[in-house]
Amino acid sequence: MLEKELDLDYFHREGFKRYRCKKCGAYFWSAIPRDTCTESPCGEYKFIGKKGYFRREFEIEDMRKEFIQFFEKRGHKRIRRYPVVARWRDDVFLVNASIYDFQPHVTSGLVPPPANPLVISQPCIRMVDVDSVGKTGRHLTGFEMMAHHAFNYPDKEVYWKDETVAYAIEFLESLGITREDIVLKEHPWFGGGNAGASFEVIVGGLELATLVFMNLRESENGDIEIDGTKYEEMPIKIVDTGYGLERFVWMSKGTPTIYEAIYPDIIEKLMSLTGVEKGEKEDRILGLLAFHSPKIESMGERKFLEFFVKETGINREYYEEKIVPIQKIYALSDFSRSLSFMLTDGIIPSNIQAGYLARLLIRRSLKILDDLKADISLYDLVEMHAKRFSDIMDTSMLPVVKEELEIEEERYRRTMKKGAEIVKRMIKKKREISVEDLILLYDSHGLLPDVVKRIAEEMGIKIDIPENLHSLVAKRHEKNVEKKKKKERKFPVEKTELLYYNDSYLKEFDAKVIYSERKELILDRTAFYPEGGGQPCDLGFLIHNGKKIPVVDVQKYGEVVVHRIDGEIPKGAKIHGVIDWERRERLMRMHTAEHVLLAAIRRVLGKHVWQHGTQKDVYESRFDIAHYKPITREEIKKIEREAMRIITSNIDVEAKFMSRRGAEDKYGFVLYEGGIPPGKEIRVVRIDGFDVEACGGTHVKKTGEIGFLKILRTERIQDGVSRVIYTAGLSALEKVQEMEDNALKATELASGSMDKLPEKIKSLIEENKSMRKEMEKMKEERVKIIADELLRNSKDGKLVARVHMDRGEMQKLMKFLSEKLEKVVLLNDKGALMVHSTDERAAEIAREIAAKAGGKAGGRGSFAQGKIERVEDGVNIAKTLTGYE
RNA sequence: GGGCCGGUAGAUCAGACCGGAAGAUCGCCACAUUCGCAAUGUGGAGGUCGCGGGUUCAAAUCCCGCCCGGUCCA
Repeated sequence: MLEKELDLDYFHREGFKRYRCKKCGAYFWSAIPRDTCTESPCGEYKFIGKKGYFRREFEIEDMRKEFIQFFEKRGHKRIRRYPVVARWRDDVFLVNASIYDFQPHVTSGLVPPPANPLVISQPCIRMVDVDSVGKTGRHLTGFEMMAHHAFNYPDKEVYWKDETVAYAIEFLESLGITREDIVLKEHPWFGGGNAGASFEVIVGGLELATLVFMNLRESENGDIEIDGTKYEEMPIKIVDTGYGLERFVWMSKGTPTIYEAIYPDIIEKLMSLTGVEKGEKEDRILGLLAFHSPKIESMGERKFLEFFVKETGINREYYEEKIVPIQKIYALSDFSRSLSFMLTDGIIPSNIQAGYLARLLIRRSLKILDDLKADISLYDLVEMHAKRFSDIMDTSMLPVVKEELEIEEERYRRTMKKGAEIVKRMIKKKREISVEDLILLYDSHGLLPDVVKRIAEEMGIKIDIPENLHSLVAKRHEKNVEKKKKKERKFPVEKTELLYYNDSYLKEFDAKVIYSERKELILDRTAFYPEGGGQPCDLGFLIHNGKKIPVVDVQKYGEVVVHRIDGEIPKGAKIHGVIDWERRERLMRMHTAEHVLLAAIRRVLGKHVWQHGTQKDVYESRFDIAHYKPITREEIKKIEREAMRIITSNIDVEAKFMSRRGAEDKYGFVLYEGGIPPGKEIRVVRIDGFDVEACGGTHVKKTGEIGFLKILRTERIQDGVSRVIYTAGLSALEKVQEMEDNALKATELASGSMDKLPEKIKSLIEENKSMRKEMEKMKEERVKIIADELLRNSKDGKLVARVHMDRGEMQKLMKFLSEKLEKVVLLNDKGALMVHSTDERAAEIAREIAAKAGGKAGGRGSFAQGKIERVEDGVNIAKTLTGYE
């Protein structure tokens, strides 16, 4: 497939020929004859220690500018970078590549791109490489993908393969790279439901860029098969390129690893703080490590290290002592940069979704800081990155980031401390730590195996950490991966005209029934709002032939609205619809109130707050937000005041349909706070100056109509997610009245005044407590008196007695008696049985009594209890058994 | 969204597997010792065993549901 696809006129014109790598077998194009594709491991990194490839050294900022300007000059429009958290997508958390910015709607053809062709430098986060960072010399969790994209439509072709390759070569040459050094390796590309042919652009052994020609999409009936999946051709052909910004910088400097090329300042700072030093010898080893590192994948880390030490003849201890700390510094400088992107883009560290990935990086970073004993906070590092890249990062977020990191560090310390105690207890108890224990400690308590090992060694216990521990952990998570799929239903009608969008105050309407089956009705037009966007559906009734038929549920499937009715109306009938206006009005106020609430919350808590989910209801609604700490009472009051300010300002609430492109360009991704609607056109609801959201709900015309907004309570539903329960309009008034009623009732009951109610209740509770204690004492007194009396009846240390008290008191009584007597049997009127016997045969005696008097009993040692049916018999049996009387 | 671990005195935890009278240590209070403090000794207070249901003669313990905290993974 590739041979035909990638045999370009450009190559023939420019003197490139196709060769096959004798090592890996891949086909590639080169201007000079070659045996191998040159890509590591088929070739080596020839640029390390050399600066000859580029005409000069580039810093990240220079390189980015160079790339963007190159393509701007060639007719590409420059696009601002997207956030690293993919707010516009619900299938992924983080942006992995520049093309993510345009999936799914631009790549599917639904929405036009922001420009065509375009150029961008998109920061990306790739967590898959997290374990390799620092060790291989070239892996990163955070990087910028410089890219130019062209979207070719059937009626409008921009450019395709020849031009893309020509641009690549021209750009490389503009940097001083000679044509003879460039290799274009053929490569089938697939991912994210798309596929196509691609070239990897290799210079000096390193892949600098990938040029993807995306023209296929996954399809069950597709006629092209790649790697077992069937694909079909798309109407759109997309040029998807990715130039690794950091790799270009690396090559321009020829440093042993990528890290010191891209953040020399941070690395220098960390080295001076920790006293870690690096000379020529270390540079040589790091270079060798980068060269051999592709083998890690096939060998596993432990084996690779053995191989590496043997191959290079270096001392293992020297490696641990000198090289490993350098690797840690590298990793830390990368993690902190990824964090600066993630946190300033508004990801809140938590245990869910993207927040968890941020926490993972934070914890790894903190651990390295501990290992290195570096006297610098993680925040300081993050701030250094953010300030250096202030042109593409939102430094106004830094105060929030600082607080988040402080909270996270505190949390990390707590986990470690608690974990250490668990490990110590475990060792004390079992004198060993098994592999299962290691998995448990990591999976349930967040303790990395080497942390456990360190603690255990301090206590003189040796532990073997199996290399496949991570896969064992993964195994525990394997089972039960079931995906819920939303039911899609199809109806034999096209669409329903949605009257509530034209006029959200429409209470009654006329319509025709165009579908009617099993109490499900579709009308040609409707004012009934179907359930959606966290807003419950409207209720009401349809009048047909003078009869009122209740509407009990309204759902939307695709473009049609289905009414479930309690009655029968035939297809073709003309009806008059009437909405339960009281309900709808409350819901409308509640919905607009929600937008006001979000605006107020963002003003009070900060712009990092992101909506996490909502559910409106008639009387009480809930609103979940991502926030890094619990909301305080003071903040609630502030939010309420702010919300009331927006309400009383009586601002227009505007709702209109816009093109997705236009709306995104104008308002940004805050639009998607409430979820990501499908389609080319989206409905934008705007409270001027306060809130803009893509929203399909019904809203009031002016904020003043909400009247009143009250937060009822807040909950922490998850780490990093708070739930605000609120109410609005008449429902709010009713709630407040209800609260007042309760307060009044309580005041009346406590017979005091309302403002002194808390004190009154406090004193009542204290009184109650002391009375309970008093009663306990009295009970004890009574038991003592009875005990004395009973003791007088005992014979030879034996006693059988029927008492009139409950189990609790009987136990107390028994406690007294058992100190003085050998054998005691107590029975109460309900048949509760208690036996004491100093010869440890209490259970036997109790069971025998129970067996003969109809009941069950048991116990251990000198005490047993049970229940019998015939109390009188029980007393007699006990007397015989114990020899009392 | 899912898996796992946990919730017992003010704090840290034992008891749970295997149901049978709610414990330890620290802290707190009082007294003794001391010029006073610290330290020590003696005594004491402090618990609806997260909540609700079930099984059982009997539940902190077993079962089910919920709430809260922690942690790992997508």
